Amino acid sequence: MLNSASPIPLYHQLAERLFSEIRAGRYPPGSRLPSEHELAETFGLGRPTVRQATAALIQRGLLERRRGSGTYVRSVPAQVDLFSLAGTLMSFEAQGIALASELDRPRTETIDEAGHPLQSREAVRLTRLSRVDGEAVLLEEIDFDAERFPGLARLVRKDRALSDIVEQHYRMRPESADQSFRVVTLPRPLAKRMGLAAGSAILRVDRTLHFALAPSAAFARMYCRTDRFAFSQRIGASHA
Amino acid sequence: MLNSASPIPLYHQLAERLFSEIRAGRYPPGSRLPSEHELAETFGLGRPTVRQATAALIQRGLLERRRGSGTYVRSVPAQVDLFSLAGTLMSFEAQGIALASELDRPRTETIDEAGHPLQSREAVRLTRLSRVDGEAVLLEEIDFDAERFPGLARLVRKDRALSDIVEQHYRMRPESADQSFRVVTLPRPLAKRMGLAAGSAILRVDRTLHFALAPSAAFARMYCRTDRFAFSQRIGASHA
DNA sequence: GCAGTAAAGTTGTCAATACAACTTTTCCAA
DNA sequence: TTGGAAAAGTTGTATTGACAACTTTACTGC
Repeated sequence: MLNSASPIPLYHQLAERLFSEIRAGRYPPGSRLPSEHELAETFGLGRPTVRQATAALIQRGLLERRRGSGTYVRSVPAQVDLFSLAGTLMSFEAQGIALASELDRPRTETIDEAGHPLQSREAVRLTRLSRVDGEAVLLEEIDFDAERFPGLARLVRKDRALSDIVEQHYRMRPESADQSFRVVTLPRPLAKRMGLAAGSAILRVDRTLHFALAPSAAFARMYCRTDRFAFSQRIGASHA
Repeated sequence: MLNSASPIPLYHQLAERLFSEIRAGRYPPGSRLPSEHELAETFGLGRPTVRQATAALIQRGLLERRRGSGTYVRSVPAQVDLFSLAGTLMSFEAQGIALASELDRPRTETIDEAGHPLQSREAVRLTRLSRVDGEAVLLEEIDFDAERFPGLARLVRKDRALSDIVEQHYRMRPESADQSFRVVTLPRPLAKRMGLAAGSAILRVDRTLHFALAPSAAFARMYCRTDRFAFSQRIGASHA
């Protein structure tokens, strides 16, 4: 069940296993996990290793420890950490939510929009609509500086994280981002696309991404339905 | 130097000590800390305890570990005030414009709200309404665990930052927070208070504050008008 | 039946140790 | 002088053991 010869640490293997068991409903929300001692016994591990595993899931907001009582599956609805620069697919994956995305064919065009960081530059525009259980929850329009990301249009795949492509193909990682939050009424064509009534209020997040040698090289506009999921963010006391 | 008889855990004492030494400049940004073995020796602790201490500071973004090399001080970013939305989100238009705030008299009550981290506990509730140019743009309800912050109700002043009170009187600092964003229709009494039509769509940010030895000890619910002021923030890449 | 107490169970903290994996330094040989 | 290998140093992972602090359960005496 756990492979101690694997290069993947045991605590990580255990965390993944517990995660999938929680997702599978073996430990429903609010229920208590087996005690640390018991888990250690079951998997042939030491208690510190078990604690390291559960600590990772606590960090992800899935578990909660109560001293003297036990370790419990949190019953609060999933918080998708969408606003922390971790990547859209990743943040849903971390909560065990199956995301079905459709990606429009990338278009290359010259940006002509006031306030856009790529104003009057060539950009590759990706539009991605993501659904959970068939219901549209997120529409993203992402513009990449065409000069900084040559050939991007041919690289994108429906189920490949954009952050992966940027990381592996261009060797670039966003270092920071500016983002702003606004409640807007959804433009008619987008409302139709998302299957919402025209004029629905929705959360729009505009994010400008900064890379090491290329500040403001990408811009993302995200329309988020917040009635279905709580989109969240983890912030530290000290921040960039 | 470290007191093992104290109810405060040794790892926390060490973390605080390292934190103040870093802040005092003993370990400047980019410099290497003494090795874990060395720290353990110096303070008469085991290495796991030392690691627990540095782990807390890594969590806070102050340190960084490099395998095989050492533990290093990160160039420390600016501190943000997690107690107010203005401390973490800044308005483009309102930058440089004074926010006029009015603070209600604190009330102590038992929380009975699903999903609230202080559920069924006693809490001190502060309500703060902020205006720009006489127009209400932000309504904040901040709940503190009454047990963790005894006497808080008598300490709050309009012109004194909550972070100062908590820091100086309770010796606590929020280490991190997570917050979720939702578009909601404003409850009638609050709509009236903010001078908006009942049923207006507004951005609601729910933030849970985490302290070193008291996770989720405070909760803030913030209602933001984003029609006239776009709330924006700068975020850094996560240092996981 | 009930309250109070004891016992058992569970997480929190900490020590000491060991080996693995990686980085940096040192040193030797070409 | 330089390249490469060895050695030393450092963090990563993991075990075992122990006690403290807290919660829940069980039991006992009334």
